[in-house]
Amino acid sequence: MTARMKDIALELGLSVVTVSKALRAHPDIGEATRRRVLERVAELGYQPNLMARSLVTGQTWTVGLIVPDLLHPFFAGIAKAISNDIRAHGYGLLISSSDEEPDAERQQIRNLLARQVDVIVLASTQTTVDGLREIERRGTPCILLDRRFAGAEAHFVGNDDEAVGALATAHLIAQGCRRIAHLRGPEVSTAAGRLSGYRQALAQQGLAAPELVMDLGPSGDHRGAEAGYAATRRLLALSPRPDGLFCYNDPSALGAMRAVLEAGLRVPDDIAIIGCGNLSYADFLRIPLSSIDQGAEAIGRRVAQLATSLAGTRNAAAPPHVDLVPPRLVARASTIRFPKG
Amino acid sequence: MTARMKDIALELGLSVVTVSKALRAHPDIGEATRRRVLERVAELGYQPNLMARSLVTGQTWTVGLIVPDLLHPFFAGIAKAISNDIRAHGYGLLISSSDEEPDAERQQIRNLLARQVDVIVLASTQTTVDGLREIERRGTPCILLDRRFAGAEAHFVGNDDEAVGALATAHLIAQGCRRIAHLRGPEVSTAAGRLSGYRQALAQQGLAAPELVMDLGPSGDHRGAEAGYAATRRLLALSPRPDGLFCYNDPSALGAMRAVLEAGLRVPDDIAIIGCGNLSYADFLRIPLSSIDQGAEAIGRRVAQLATSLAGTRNAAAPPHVDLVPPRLVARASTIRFPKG
DNA sequence: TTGAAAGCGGTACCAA
DNA sequence: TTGGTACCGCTTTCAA
Repeated sequence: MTARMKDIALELGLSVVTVSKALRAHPDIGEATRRRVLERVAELGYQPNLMARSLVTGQTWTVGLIVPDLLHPFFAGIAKAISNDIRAHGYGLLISSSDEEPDAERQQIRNLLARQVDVIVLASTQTTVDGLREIERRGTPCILLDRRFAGAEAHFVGNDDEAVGALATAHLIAQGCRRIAHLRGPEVSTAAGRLSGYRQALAQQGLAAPELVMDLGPSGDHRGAEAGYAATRRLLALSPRPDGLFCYNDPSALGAMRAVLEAGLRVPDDIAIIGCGNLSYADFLRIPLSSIDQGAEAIGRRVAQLATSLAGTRNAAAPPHVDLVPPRLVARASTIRFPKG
Repeated sequence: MTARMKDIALELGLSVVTVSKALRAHPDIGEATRRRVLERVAELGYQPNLMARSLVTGQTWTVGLIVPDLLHPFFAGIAKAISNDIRAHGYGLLISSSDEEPDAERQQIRNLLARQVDVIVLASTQTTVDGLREIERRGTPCILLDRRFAGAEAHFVGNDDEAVGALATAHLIAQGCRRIAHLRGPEVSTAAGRLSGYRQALAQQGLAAPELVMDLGPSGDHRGAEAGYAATRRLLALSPRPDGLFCYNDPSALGAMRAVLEAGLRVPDDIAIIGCGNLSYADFLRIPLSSIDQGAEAIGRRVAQLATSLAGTRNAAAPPHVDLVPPRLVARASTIRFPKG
């Protein structure tokens, strides 16, 4: 059926070993022999069976990636960047979407391990670090992505979420907001970090107002807009009402904006709104949405770099590499109260 | 290091073969023996090395997917659906993004073949069918996704693009448009199909106007908004100007909308605009954008089903399975000229 | 019902 | 520089 090394070796009157070495540019093969081999290989379009190679070398040249939602632009962007960058080093990417379900995630981890991936990159939906036991026991290097675990000594690449919260909040303060509310996200490290950054920025200016933190509930990004809408209606019922709003993510910010406009208030004059994620079409919205760009591509690139450097390693107790990609403010009409000029 | 079958067999005083059979619920293993094996396996958290298994069985339980852009919501949605559905059958998904570059795509095809994937799912960027030769020669089943090749006898899952074009155009006609323009996409089958559907719908009503077809250029989705903006400015210079506009995709429709509004015209009253793709936040735009929903999830599910059914097959000359997912009109403010009631 | 032997398609080691 | 042999971890075949 498909040609194997044995066939090529037979044709050329060589041994399998020689062909194998020639293919991998092994130094101790004669120039003439190598030429002959390479030529025949090219003619046949022969490619070595990577499964067989992996079985003996123990390396599969495959990175496993698990994200909560592949359709989410943040994770899709990361996946794309990882895929592109690791391919240049010969690695492939095995992807799965956990749908925010811890059990599904654990099962997928097991599957990736059974497939002998060289590294696992995980944006975890778990609440505890237990799900990582299996990976650790196996000695497979693991990179935590976007979401961290308190006290877990693992490699991490993601945003500095405190910086995200502080950046957004400081921007609102600079725009003259004094009662700044926050729609906080679900129980993952990103939400906690952003909340903490928000609090710090407020505290620094003596503007803290604990009653202005509203919980979006467990909806995450799925029904983010609805959750943002509902939470914002609750906020608008307060008196005095907030004049600035930092939302956990962009979908919730869109919901918030709808609630504010429906209430007959103006954005940003009455309430300035900023989200997080910098969704692609933010410029084309009714009111262009200010947002914090998380730098998905940069995160992906750094994951790729770390992954390829870790790939050979096994159980090597390298000190955890923590890579915090700085967030970037993208100010648009939804927060700009004092147009320049 | 990691436990192997041999270790378990030794511990239990059995042979490797017995353990292997017990694990796969082979009928000729005694109940007691199977219990013992399964118990020990559970204790150890043992998982068979899938590489080794694949090497002998010839099946890798892996589907390879190549898309032009993983960040594009259409492809991300498809990838997510495929991943979820095939996982239920024990398959994994190896993904790569070709970045619309035919050479990169060909290289990725070779890589997937070297990795012995059971099926290849390909949204091709190639203009000719030559790039598929390699796959065919190998006997690996291949499913074309979204983009077809004229005269290629391959499995295909995607939209009925003529229906897409006809649906959008008929909608504009129903809204009272009489001079309907089209921003046509790059040289792939989807653009050709949509153009053809557009023409048919117009011809049926005697509304054909060849001068109203503008080319977006090779930009595809990347710089779609800019291309849509530029093409629409050219359209607006015509006289009489168009009163309806069907755009190849949503980004170009957003660019078009900007151009129309900047020219001081109203949407939809002066010009109704419809796109294709039904991007997530279409409801939150300045003017909510009408669009054709392509049913990415449905496409993904059907690909998954076909892929798993094809996975065992090799070179089986099954008649090509062509699965056209019907598009769905999502009418919003950008085209609705006669509000009901 | 169980297991010894052979082999999947390669690579590593060492002798020729 | 070349190649024989063993082996990676598992499944298949067939005899016990």
